[in-house]
Amino acid sequence: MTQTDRMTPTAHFAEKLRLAGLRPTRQRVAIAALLLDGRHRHVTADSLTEEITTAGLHVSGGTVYNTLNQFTEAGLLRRVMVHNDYSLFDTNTDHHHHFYEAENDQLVDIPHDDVILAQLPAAPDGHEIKAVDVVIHIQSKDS
Amino acid sequence: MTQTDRMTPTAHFAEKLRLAGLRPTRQRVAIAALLLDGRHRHVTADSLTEEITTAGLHVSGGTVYNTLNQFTEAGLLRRVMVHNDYSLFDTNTDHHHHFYEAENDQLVDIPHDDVILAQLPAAPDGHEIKAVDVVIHIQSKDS
DNA sequence: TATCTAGTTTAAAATCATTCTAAAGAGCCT
DNA sequence: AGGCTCTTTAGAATGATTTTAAACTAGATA
Repeated sequence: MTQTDRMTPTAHFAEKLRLAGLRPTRQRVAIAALLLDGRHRHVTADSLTEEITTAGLHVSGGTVYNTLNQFTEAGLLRRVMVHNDYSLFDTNTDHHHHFYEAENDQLVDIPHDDVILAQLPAAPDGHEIKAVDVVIHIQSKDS
Repeated sequence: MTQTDRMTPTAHFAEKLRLAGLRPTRQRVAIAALLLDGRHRHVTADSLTEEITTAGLHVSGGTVYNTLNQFTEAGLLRRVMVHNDYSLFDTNTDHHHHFYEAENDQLVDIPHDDVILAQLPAAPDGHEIKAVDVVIHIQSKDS
């Protein structure tokens, strides 16, 4: 029964962080304001740092990485695994899948219902399924 | 209509490499003999280097990486994307999916028919689907 | 409000997988 | 064998990410 609706933007994100078990520091609130506003997009440590700079702020490199990891751990972001050149984070934590075009390192969301998994295997003994990631690799037709 | 069956092991793998468009050098043949013998498993640059050493051979680090990339490019191996700490290669290039347990960085094959994708989205305009990767993240029940 | 403490941030150094480099070596065609 | 191109090599370089140790701050307490 929280009502972050009537709060100032800062208080709103601070509350969101508290609920996630993260102390709302200046840096984390700033990053939350950029990433957790409901828009769905994909960021990297690098692109996020750029955004922060553009916003006239400064957060050290280490903290950008720490924060992305903490947000992911807390379920506020989702790490997307498509290559291993650098980490990609998705601000959409709902269950959904991705198109990935290696040629341009382009990641595109697939609408929720467009993938239907009719049958899944049972998890190995003593284990349970935590998440199912589907990545559809695509390429331009002419290449 | 090649018959690599009646050849010496070395000639067999050399031929396999030639067919893949790769000059069969000593190093590539050695690695092919280790990885392309039909057994299904997952290797890293590191684990492969260990195997090579255990076999009493030596291949430089750069060449191990180059060879893994070339084999992958040639379709002799498959790169599996489950985390971005280091690259994993699958000696099974047939279409199949994986369980991944982050806790122990453990990757397990899922039998071919245990995943059924009932519906896939159309690829974006001008693109075609190259591959579909399903990774099911699992964790031990007690954690 | 002053104080305390654990948790955080910082810049810089360290790490580590992977790629690059330039020189030496090896397939393979003639 | 000669030669041309592709490969391999050891070592340096790269680049994302993590670690470090010291300075700082959120939040609780007095």
